[in-house]
Amino acid sequence: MLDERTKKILYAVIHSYINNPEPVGSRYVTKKYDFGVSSATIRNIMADLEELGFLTQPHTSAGRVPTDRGYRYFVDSILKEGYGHLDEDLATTFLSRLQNIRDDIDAYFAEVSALLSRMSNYMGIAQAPKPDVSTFKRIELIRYRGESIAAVLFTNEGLIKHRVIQVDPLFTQKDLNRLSDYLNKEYAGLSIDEVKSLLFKRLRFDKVVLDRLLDKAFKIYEQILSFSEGEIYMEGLLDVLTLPDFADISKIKQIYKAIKDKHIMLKIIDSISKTDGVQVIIGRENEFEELSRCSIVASTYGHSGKKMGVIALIGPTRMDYSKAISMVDFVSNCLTKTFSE
Amino acid sequence: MLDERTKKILYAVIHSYINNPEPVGSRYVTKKYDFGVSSATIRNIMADLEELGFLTQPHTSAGRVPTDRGYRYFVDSILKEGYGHLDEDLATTFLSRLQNIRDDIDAYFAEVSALLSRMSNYMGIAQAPKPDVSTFKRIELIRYRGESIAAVLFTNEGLIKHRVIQVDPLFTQKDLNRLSDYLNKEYAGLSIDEVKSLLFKRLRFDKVVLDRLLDKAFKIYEQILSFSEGEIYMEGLLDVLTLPDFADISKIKQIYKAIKDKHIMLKIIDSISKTDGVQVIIGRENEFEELSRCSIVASTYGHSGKKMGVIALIGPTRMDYSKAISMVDFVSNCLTKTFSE
DNA sequence: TTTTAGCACTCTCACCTTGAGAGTGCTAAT
DNA sequence: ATTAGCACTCTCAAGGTGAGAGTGCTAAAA
Repeated sequence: MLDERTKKILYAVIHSYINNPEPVGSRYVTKKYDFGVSSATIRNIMADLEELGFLTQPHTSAGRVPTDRGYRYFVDSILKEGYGHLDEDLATTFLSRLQNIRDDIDAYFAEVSALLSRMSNYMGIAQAPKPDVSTFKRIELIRYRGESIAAVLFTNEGLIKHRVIQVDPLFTQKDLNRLSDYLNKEYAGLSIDEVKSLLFKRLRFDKVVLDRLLDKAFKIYEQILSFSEGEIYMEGLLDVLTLPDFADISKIKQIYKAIKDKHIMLKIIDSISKTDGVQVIIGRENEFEELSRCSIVASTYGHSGKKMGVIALIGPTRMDYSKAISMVDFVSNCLTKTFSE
Repeated sequence: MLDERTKKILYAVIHSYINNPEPVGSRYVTKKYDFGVSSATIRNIMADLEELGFLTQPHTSAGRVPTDRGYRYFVDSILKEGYGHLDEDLATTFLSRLQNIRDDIDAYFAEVSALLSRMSNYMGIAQAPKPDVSTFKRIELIRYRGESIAAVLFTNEGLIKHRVIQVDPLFTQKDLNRLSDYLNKEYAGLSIDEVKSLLFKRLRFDKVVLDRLLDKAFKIYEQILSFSEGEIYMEGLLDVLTLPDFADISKIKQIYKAIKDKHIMLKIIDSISKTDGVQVIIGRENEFEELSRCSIVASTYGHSGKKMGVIALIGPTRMDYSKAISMVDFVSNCLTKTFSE
């Protein structure tokens, strides 16, 4: 749709703007990128690109700046024509930093997000495996004071989740042991989703096992097994916030608010987890006005079609997409491998 | 040391500046606060206050602004002459919002920090009870994959802590059960500090109980029982950051960095927990340059001389100290009561 | 001795003007 | 299709100006 030279010029403008967030002028392009034509020609082509919506001018007689649409065209070409592997050094650092904490999921994903951030200078986000697609290992139920018990859930992936649940004060520790033993013996090895759906079907017929506890068992099991999303770890907000792209306070405030808003983050992550592979959401392509000046490069990870979680980078629309995409792709593959054992 | 009228004028300037962060002029004081003297007199007294280091001028011929020392004088008088109770409405809101989550420590302290912040519009900080002064209830040890086990620690206060520990792969679940049974039976009800010191003394003599496990038991127990500080919950950073006091980005960045720095926060909290009662740290009185424009109103909570944790408000030095002090005092008393059962 | 009126002085801030610099669009020539 | 040339536009930093706010000092009044 765009002829080769026009494309090249678009990419040159984007390249320049990514490295240095100042409007790019025709003379600059002529000098820095060797197209073998004069600035006047470049000028005409840039005018064409503006007409097509790929570039825009902040004001008459400033240089040009890529639009969301411009970035989109660029990113699509990266995604279609393939992108390079992540820098060897970065890849090695990444792997070595994670070697020793494989078994502590909290530490592991905190580190993944920190590494994503540090390696890219954007904000790194890593979602721990979603509990409901994880594999049930066992639960422990422990009587606490008065009406509450503590439930601790373990999964094969290494997730450990505890929560406090209100129960009938007449439940004894023995009762609780029966509840947990039943689950631990009969359901270990299934995904938590499967446990849930099977459990509530079977309980009716297994009445004998739990007899008088049955009614209350329903409630307790339900609470223990209901988890919404995997824990989300973020790192590097400050790096993004202090970029020149967000130089004024109102913008900083806006973005900070959106990022801290669990609701918004969950919605974004949820929409990402609907699709496989690396995804790029540029500027206003996402539904939240507050993040209209940000781009998100994200991917799910997980084995054999079972999406376990999401990792992402958030930066300004003026992002080094090529590097970000390679990085997200690499990290997502690592996680997938790691959690397929 | 200051005569009554001079004091009143100092307080008037502080009062005005707290409500509106603009240098306070003599004419303004004359008009808004009725001292029955002319602006010239006020002017002279303000000049005296400046000489004494309680006020300062941003530049010749601007009004005056309180110095850290001015605030200190003001705060000391509040602390000495007593301060009012927290606003009835706020107190009721506070108590009612916490009623239903008493049993879930995480949720509880997250809510405490959120309430502190929302009620004051400053940053609220709440530290959950320190594990080492909490009362040991029980542990569970669970074999995980390969060389790691999960340890879950429960305290009477409602703390639940889990961690993953590397152990000799030859340890069976039965071995682990013996380790946990021993602890659960012999040490329940003691503080974790006591458990630690007793345990390592006694283990030598109780050899029989753990026999061949002894060596490794040492290591495992040590890891399970070693916790540094209580979890710290913070809320409302944005409220503080968007105050006019920190209007430029470099200040925002500085403060953000300091607040997010676990190291700094721990050091501050640690120094607070050395003293009883409400403490106020004003501006440069704290050791961190980054927080030199902030004040901290803090208190420990806990029963009978055993300090369990710290709560605090962080705001600009231009803080409503009176309100902040009442609030921190109130909340600290609530927590103390709650955790004395 | 304390307080006050009056006034000269200082400093900031918002507003304006101005000129340099960067970049464009258009036109006519190549 | 490309280019040189030029008029035009817009921003931005620098310098100048005057209103406004507030002070310090002095001399007189209480």
